[in-house]
Amino acid sequence: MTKDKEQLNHFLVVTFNDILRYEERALERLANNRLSISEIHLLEAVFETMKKKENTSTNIASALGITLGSLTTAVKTLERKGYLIRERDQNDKRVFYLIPTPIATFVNKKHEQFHEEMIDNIVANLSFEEEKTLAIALGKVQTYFGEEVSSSAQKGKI
Amino acid sequence: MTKDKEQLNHFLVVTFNDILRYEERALERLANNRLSISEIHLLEAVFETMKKKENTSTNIASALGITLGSLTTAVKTLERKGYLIRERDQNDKRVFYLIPTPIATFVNKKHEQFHEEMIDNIVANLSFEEEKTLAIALGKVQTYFGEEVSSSAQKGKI
DNA sequence: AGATATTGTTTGAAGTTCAAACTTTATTGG
DNA sequence: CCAATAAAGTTTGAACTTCAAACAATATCT
Repeated sequence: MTKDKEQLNHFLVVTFNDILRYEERALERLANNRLSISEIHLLEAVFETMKKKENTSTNIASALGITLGSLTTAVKTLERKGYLIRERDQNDKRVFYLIPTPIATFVNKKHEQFHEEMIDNIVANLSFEEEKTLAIALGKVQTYFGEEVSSSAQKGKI
Repeated sequence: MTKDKEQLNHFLVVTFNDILRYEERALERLANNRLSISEIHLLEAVFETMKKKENTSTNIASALGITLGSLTTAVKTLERKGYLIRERDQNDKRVFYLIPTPIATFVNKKHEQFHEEMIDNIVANLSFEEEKTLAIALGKVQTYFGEEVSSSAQKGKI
């Protein structure tokens, strides 16, 4: 492997985990709540899917890439902890919408802030050119892993 | 957040998990062994630390960012499955070296190949400039998360 | 030699995830 | 219309990962 490929590989193998751990520690310091990363990400997905009123169990499980069964388990504890409520669809009674409570909204905002600060810190170390190219390159990586990318970002119209 | 910051954020939040899942599925197809990602990464760390004869439990646990207790548990099952043996240091009898067996070497090679192919595929979608900048930018991200980076890569001498 | 530090193990608990069996509700083909 | 099938979600039992805390053995330092 060339040096830059090694760099990329190292990032995927090592830095990945560092980032997760970093986030975990940051979350622990975010007093007043004892949510794990998975739980935070579940809430994140709820807010994300809510924008299009697609915050049903099935949609959220698929957004998270976990099975419905796993989601049910996670939702149960978040419901018990007071971060979510479930609401039956009146048209299709098989369907449940997951609704975040005010405290979930608060925690989600904190989490968003944390992410923004992290990104800002990272970007602060990059030149403008590097920042732009990084975004484009990551968009392509993302495409490689089968995700949709907003076409403007993909073409570099940032 | 600007578009490119959003791109970076999305990568950290979503693409991360996609990559892990992708790898997991690839490992499952790698017949003849039923090792989890964690186990593969443990083996990887054993090989990595072995280069400098630092393949002791404590070193490997710290390389993986897990506690010694967690490592002990993992090692026990890898020992039972025949991927590792433990060897006492003759000078310091508290210390154990973890030694991979031939089958572990085989699996690790396969895993390395998989990573190389993945990286090649990603890089194939990038222009030379993008590839170079990506490596530099990731090096800086890595630095931000408190890792050492080879100085040549850091300065862009790639 | 006694106190302290280091290396590693054990134990008990919590969290995450899955597959498979199951329930309830919706849709569809005859 | 109704029987069969599909879809949405839940439950259960199991595996895996991880941790903190208590513990044991060995090494080092004063």
